[in-house]
Amino acid sequence: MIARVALPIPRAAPFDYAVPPELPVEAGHRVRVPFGSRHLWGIVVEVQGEPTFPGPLLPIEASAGPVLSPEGLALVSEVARRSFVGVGIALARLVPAPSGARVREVEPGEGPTDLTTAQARVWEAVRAGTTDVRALRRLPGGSQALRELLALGTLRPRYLPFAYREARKEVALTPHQERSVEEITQGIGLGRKYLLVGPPGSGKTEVYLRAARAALGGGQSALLLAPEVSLLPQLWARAGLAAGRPPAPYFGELPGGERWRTWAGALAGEVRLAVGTRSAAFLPLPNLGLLVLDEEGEPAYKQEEMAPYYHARQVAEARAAREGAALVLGASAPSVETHFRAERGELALLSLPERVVGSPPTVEAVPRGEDVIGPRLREAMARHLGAGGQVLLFVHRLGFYTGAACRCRTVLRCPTCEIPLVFHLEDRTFRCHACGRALRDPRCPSCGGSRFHLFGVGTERVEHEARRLFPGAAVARLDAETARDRDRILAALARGEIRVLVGAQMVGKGLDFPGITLVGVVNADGLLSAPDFRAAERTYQLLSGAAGRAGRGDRPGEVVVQTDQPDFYPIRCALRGDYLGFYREELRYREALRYPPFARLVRLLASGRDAEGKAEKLGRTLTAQRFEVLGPARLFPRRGIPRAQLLVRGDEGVVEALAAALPSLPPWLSVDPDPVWLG
DNA sequence: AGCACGCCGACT
DNA sequence: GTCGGCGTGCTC
Repeated sequence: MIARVALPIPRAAPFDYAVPPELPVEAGHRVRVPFGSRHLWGIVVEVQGEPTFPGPLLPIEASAGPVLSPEGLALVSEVARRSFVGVGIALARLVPAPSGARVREVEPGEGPTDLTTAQARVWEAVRAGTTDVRALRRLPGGSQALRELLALGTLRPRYLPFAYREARKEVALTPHQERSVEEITQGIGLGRKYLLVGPPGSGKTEVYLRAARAALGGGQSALLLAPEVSLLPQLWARAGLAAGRPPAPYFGELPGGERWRTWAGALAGEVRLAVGTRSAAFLPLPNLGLLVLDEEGEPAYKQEEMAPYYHARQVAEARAAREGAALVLGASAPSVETHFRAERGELALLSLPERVVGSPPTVEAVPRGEDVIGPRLREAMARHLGAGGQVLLFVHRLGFYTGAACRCRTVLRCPTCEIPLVFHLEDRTFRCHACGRALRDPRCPSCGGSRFHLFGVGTERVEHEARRLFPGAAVARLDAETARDRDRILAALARGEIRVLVGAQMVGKGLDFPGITLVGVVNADGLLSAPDFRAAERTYQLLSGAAGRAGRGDRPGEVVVQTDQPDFYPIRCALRGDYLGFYREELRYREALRYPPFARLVRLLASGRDAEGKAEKLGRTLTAQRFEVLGPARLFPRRGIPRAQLLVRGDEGVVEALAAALPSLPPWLSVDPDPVWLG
């Protein structure tokens, strides 16, 4: 017998090895093989009688047993093929490896029984709030006691990098929720697809949970996906309450050992309910009954940084079709592509029109003017703070001033990344948000000048303004810079100690704080300026998401949007909560300019020395083969490496046609069949 | 991806 | 004269 083994090297085709008679090897097993002068771990994709390799075969050295089901193997192969990357590399990047599960944090588990003195000391420390394993080890006898308590189950390793507990009583469903649950439940086992649309606070999560419970009750498993790690704790806690036991978490940032644990648990049929981010779309859950993607339009579902490029939505669809699971795509503002497909009947459209949490906020557009926080927003803040409410200010950029220009009109840029530098008041530096470089006293590269005109509004500046205008109010900022303190900030917000929260992207969705009565969007126009055909869609999604944060308690909410384009359709429709109005206008624009869903765009990314020249040449070759080629466009260098991009436009078959035209990619080229960011 | 082999610049 | 640059080529 011979085994075809996919190895983590760029070549697409697997390598043939002899299977030693005493080694039980099957497709989906991880094996170690000799390769040139070294040894590699790879995954067996096929076991057969005859080799395709003519030369003598070397034997497989060792096996780590199964790591993937045959369906999983087929799924990953398909993803690899579509994104022009070798199966071996795709497998290596998508399938976790067992590694020493280094526990970093612990949480209380089952109640303690008879504890030794040292064990009791550790237990008390955990109960007092010490979760960091390093601190616990420093206690007298701590290291050993900790190990024992983990073995006893008195302490558990903490899966999620945050603690979140939420008690929620069983709620009655609205008729719309009831109907949605019923429909979805009927689709379990039939591979049916649904688009569940409902404004923020309309109870979509409750629908997912009931459907998941139905799947579990029928002996099947369920997978719930959220676009970001920050949204998982709530989902995890609520799903745990609904299912009666904690779901297994799975996301890229989870330590390798924990990731493997969930994966192996799923493979062994023990894990039947999981929550995670996009990489969890590949979790080999047994007898999958339900797949849910909450906020399906979020770009974070797209893996775009590194091959294999995949969209969790598409992976989920492929699995639903293959494994017969029901697929639920949930959204308050669906992506134009998905809604288009639902209109054409490819997905069943379910809607939850009414809000079950709080009541719809009043929404107002006000001119942006000169001030960061204009008079109307300021007045509204005073009113809400005076009435005991909390305020969320939404800003989409980090830093204090987001740009700096010399007298000679040169914009200050990062010398390696070329993106404009952002001024931070905290340490008075100009920082590059791509590479983190911080300059204290920059000089203009073209004239040597050292005085700059600073412009643009970032989170720090809004925080500063809010403090200046409302000296009595406690103001906090939650953005990528303060994300480490996220738990602390949100806890203080929940206790009402923070009255004004200035937040970037990350606060725009999912937060459920009844005390927030006013949401201010500081600069809605800035969202629209992205050089991307999806800028309007993103603007609509962010605005409607931000608006959804207001008035989730009993007090009525208010939303104030600072904009100079209140009549431009993404803003006008978002203010009214009119998704269909937005969708129709956006669809007209997409059709007129032949953008998705009316065409497919494939991104060809050249990087390295003379990226632009190579892209140019490739473009000419493809044009000669009758491909419609846009570009090349020069992109910002990544880690100092120059990059250029070509777009190829075509219909559904264009990916296959490109695959035929580019049977093997040169190392400087990568292909994304369905890019989400085109900037 | 590594690691080898293979031809042209600045140094002990 | 060598040490070493990284350009092609191969690994079952």
